[in-house]
Amino acid sequence: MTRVLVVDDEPQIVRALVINLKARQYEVDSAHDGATALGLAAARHPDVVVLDLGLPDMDGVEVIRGLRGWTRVPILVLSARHSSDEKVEALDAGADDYVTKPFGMDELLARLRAAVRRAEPVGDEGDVIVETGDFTVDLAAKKVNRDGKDVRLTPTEWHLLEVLVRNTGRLVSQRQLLQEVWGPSYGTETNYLRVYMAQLRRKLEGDPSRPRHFITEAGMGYRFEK
Amino acid sequence: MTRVLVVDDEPQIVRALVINLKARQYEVDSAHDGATALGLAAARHPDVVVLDLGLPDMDGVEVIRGLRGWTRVPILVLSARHSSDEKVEALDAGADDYVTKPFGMDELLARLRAAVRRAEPVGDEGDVIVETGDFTVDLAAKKVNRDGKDVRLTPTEWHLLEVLVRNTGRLVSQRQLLQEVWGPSYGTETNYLRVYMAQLRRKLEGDPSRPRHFITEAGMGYRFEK
DNA sequence: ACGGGGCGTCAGGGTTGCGTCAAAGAGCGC
DNA sequence: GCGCTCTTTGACGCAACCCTGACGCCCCGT
Repeated sequence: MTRVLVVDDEPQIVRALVINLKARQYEVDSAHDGATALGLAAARHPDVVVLDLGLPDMDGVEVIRGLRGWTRVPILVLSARHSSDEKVEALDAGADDYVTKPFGMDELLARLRAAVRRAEPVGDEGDVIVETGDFTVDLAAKKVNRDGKDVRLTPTEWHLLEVLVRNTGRLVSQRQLLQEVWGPSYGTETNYLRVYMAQLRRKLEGDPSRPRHFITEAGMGYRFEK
Repeated sequence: MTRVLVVDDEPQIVRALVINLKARQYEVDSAHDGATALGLAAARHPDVVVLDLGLPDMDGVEVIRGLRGWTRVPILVLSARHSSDEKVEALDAGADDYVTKPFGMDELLARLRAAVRRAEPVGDEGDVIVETGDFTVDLAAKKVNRDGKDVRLTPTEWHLLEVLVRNTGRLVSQRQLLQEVWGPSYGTETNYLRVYMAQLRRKLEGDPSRPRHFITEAGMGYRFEK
C-alpha cells in the first residue's frame, strides 16, 4: 500500500486530504508543522509527501531541504502563494511538483499518482550512514562523527558534503557541485569550491594536506572516496 | 548536455522556448506535430519532452501514450486548457507535469529542471562499465581502474578515452577525435593525438609499445578494442 | 638506395587551475 | 547596535596540465 505524508497547518485541508486519500486506499500520516514532518518522514518512510509551504515553525523550503538531504521521496508542494519566484525556489530546492491553493482534488490526486508512478522502480533507498576510516556521515540525522565526537559543519559545508557523499566514488563536476549547492545560476565560481573543500578537509581528513577522501581531479571536479 | 524535445504547433512559443533553452546550455530539438515528435523522440532520445496538447495531426494524449509505450522520458505538458479533466487525463496517460498557458518562463524552466533531476539515476550500481583484459572504464563515475588501483587521467586524456570507448570497435577518424575533444575549429592538429594517445597507452596498456586496445589505423584514425 | 610522410617518444616552457590565507561583507541573535 | 558565525572575495605561490618542437623509426613509393 502506498504511504502518504500530509503536512499542512490548516486542519480542514488536512482532513479533506486524509479522507480522500484513505478512500482511495492510501495509508496516510499527517503533520501540522515542519519538525513533526521531518520526524515522521524519517520514522515512517512515506512513498510521497504532500507539503504545504506555510508552516508555523519553519519555512517550507527548509523542510524540502531537510528531506532531500537523505531521501528522494517525491515531494508535492501545496501553497497559497502564486508567485513565480516561490515556485522556482521550492522546485529548485528539490520539490517535484507545485500546486497552488485553492486546488482541485482530482488534479491533486492525479499529480500524486504521477509522482508515485515515476518513483516506483527505484530500488530501496541507499544507506543513510556512510563510514570511512576517519569519520562517519549520517545523512538522515545530518550528523558527522569523528573520533566519537560530532563535527560541526556550516550549512554550506554540509550541503557540499551531502552531494559528494551521495555520489560516493563518482566524479562530480565543478559545475554540478556549484549548481546543486549554490543554485542553478552558478557554475563558474570555482573559488567557492576551493574554499569549502579546504574547510571540509580541515575538519574531516586525517591529514588535510594529503586528502584521502576528498580527491581533486584537476580541471574536472571532485570525488568522495570511503 | 541535456537534450530537450519541444513539441508545439505555435511557432512563437517554440521560438521562445528554444531561445531560452539554448541560452541555458540545453540541446534542443523541436517538432510542430505529433508524428514528427514521436519520430524525433525515437531518433534523438531526449532527456525531457515539453509537449503542447493542441497539435494539428493528433491528440496530445496519444503522443503521451506513444512515448510511454517504450520510454520513461519525463514529459512536461503545456496546454491552454485549464479544465481539471484534461489535466487528469494527461497525467494519468503518463505525463509528469502539466503547465497551463500562458506560463511563466522561469517557472517552466524550474519544472523542467525538477523533471530532469529526478530522472537522473542515483543507483550506486547503475553505471555503465566497460571492461578489457587490462583495465576497466566507468563512464559515469569517470573512473579507470587497473590492477585494483585507480588510474589518474587528465581532462583531455579522459575526454579522448571517452570518445574512443563510446565507439568501441569502430574506427574514429582523426578529424572526429580532434573536433570532439579539442573543439569544432580543430581538425588537422594530428600531433595532439599522437601525444595524448601515447599517454593513454602508457597509463593503460599492458605493453605500451605493443598496443592491444588503442589501435592506430595509419592515415585514418584510431580504434578502441576491448 | 634514397626520400618523404605518418607515427611514437621525450622534455622544456607557458598557461591554467588549485590550495591557502586573510580580510571584507552579510546575517542573525542577543 | 554589537558581536558572533558564516559566506564571499581577492591575492599569492605552487602544482598540474597543455602545447610545442625536435628527433628517430617504420613503411611506402620513387
